[in-house]
Amino acid sequence: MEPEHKRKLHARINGWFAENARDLPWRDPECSPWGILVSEVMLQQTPVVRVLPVWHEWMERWPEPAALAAEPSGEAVRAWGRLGYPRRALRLHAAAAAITEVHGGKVPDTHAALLTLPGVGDYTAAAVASFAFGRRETVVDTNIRRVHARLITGNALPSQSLTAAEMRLADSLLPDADAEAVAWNASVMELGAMVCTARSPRCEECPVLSNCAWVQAGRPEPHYIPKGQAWHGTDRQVRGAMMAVLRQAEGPVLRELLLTGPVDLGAPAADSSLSPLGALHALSAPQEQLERALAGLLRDGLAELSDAGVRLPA
DNA sequence: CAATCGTGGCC
DNA sequence: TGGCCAAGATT
Repeated sequence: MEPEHKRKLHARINGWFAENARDLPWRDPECSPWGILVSEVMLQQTPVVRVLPVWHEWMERWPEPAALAAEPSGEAVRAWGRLGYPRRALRLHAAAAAITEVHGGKVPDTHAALLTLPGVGDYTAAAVASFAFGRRETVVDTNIRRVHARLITGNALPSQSLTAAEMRLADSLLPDADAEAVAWNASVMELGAMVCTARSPRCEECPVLSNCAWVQAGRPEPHYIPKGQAWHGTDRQVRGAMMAVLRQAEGPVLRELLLTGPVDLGAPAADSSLSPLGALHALSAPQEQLERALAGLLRDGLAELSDAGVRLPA
């Protein structure tokens, strides 16, 4: 791409960001690298509005990695609440331990070192290196991929999996200077999240509408049909319901209580479908599926067996 | 590369 | 109402 065109895109998108960016706490210049790392992990597949309250709780309770590492991993899982994908909490706890033991309590400041932390992949390593340490990193998330697909490539959606071509494109668009690159990363991501959205993009608000290859091509349909994520009747649904029971429980939960279908235990109130246990039983999952779900939780370290039953890791 | 892994709001 | 989707990582 011509340097002049590239420069124009930078100016327009960064200018839009300066006027329209959300005021998110992890964008505060005072936010610590730890706060930024926690936000990035929480934001993996979870919307900002749901992350906000939990992130504040975590920062107050565990202002630095060592504080989290000093507690059982089950506390991280419980404090994760309903953000989803609870093994992220487990990995964040493990990352805090590694930071404490291997990195002197400080979040590492290079992409390579960050990549060695549990739960930190290429995106998160680049995002933390860029946003927390001001490095020039090629940050590529689902928002940025979608903006590039439309603005440059002219497709409605990015390819189904991250390709080498996409990385090269992102590399070629990244400004040369560190600070410019950091601003560009944040700006394109925000544009994708707020304007160039997956469904019904708000093109009338787009600062680069006149440059958009997808719009100029007449907004062609996607080249493929995204496959939905099955939920009802799946192991994931059962795991989720089971985790809700364990999070809410004070201590161990009787194994039979988790694995048994609806049954009159003489305490009908406790089995209300409004309680986590009631919700689990209301699924009426086959015995085999319940056992498979529990085995999965134990294998993943999200739960453990004690004399008294099943509980979060202590 | 494709499957797996939560949760809830929105259209 | 129900499918779609969200700042991915791991196997």
